[in-house]
Amino acid sequence: MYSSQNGKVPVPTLERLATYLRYLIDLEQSQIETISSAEVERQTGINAAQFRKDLSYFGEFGKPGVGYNVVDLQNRIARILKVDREQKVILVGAGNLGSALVGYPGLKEHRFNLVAVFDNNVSKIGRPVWDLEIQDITTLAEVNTTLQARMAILAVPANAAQKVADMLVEAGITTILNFAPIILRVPRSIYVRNVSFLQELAVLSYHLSTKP
Amino acid sequence: MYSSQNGKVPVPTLERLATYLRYLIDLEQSQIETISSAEVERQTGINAAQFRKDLSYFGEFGKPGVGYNVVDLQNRIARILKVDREQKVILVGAGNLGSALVGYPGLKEHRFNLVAVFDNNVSKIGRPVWDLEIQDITTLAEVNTTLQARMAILAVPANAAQKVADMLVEAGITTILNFAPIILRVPRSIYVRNVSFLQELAVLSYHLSTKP
DNA sequence: TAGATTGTTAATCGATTAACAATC
DNA sequence: TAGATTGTTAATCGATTAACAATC
Repeated sequence: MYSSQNGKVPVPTLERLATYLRYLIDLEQSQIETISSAEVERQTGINAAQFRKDLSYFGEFGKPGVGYNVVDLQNRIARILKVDREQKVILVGAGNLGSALVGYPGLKEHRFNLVAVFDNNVSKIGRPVWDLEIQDITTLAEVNTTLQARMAILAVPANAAQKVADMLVEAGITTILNFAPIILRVPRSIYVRNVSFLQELAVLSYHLSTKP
Repeated sequence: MYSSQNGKVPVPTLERLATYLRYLIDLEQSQIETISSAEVERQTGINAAQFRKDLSYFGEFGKPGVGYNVVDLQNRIARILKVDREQKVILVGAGNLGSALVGYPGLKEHRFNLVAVFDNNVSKIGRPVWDLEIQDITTLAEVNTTLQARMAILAVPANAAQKVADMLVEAGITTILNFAPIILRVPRSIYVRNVSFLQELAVLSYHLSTKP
């Protein structure tokens, strides 16, 4: 019902859905009940036709002549993105970046539940990170037999990332957010998204004007 | 010489250039002198024609029948992305994420020089973050008169982000890497890239199979 | 020279946007 | 009803990939 007919939803559409969701939460808090696609364009900069097209992959959401009910649309987008229910997430790599991510304020509000943190550094194992205790990476598969998490955040150095990715797949993880600057080799059934801080900075750097 | 004729380089091309650069650095360390586009495809998964097309925006880089010289290509891509020279970067927001970014290991190797950290929290001002001291955000414009940084990383909460963005523009910053989950309103001449951890997780979450 | 591989053109694919009939 | 705005089709735009002449 909430999934597209043919399964071919463009990734940019999914990214924008997350943006709409955040925006709708703001609107709800502002006590606004209804919005039009034109208003969305005005406030987010995303083309109104784009907005309507994005939603059309998943059904009908608005009333012609009226617009969209804020709360209803919010709930339905949350359902599409599966953020209407708790999702268990595990983190591998308790370095600076990993530790910062555990404490990311929006996580809980978006129903992402960080249930375990792993590292291979013996001196770190057993130490606390926020409300969790760092566990030995070698126990990953075993621990996840109980936890049954499907999402993982990979925040280890590049030279360890592939090995850890293999372990994640072995442990039943099906989606990976990869912060290591390498291209992971995983089975086709595993969904990976890459986040590269340095790549972002490089694109930024390119856009610096050469003339001082 | 190293810029494209018409200035219309696709952003995906720039992102891939950063990937090629990283890969070339690895190749150099492996003492490999020459590569072909076919080999790039085999190792990175990026289509060989794509690789050649990406480079074609900036000139000719290879020898037909031979391939590309690893060190030469590396140097030229670095020049294109302007990561062949030191780039000063300032950070606003010394929270968990911001502090983690300051310590990001690849920064220095990629010639990104973090020269100042700002925050508005009085209890944080004056405290050290790695080798820097957190400065008062209200002194941003003044401090940057001397520093002359053009790149900024914005890692403050959503509700403060727009105000800080205005201050960054005022202080002469021209490119911004925005970690706050809002769409910044800035003059057209300012280049902004958004990184959204929660958006990434939401796209991941969508791809979880519904069937258990 | 023969084989390999580039740079580039043309074909394909996919995403964005404009336009408008349907409808609240 | 008249005005507003949706959902969707068709047009446009842009990026990816295949094909191949040029050339080392």
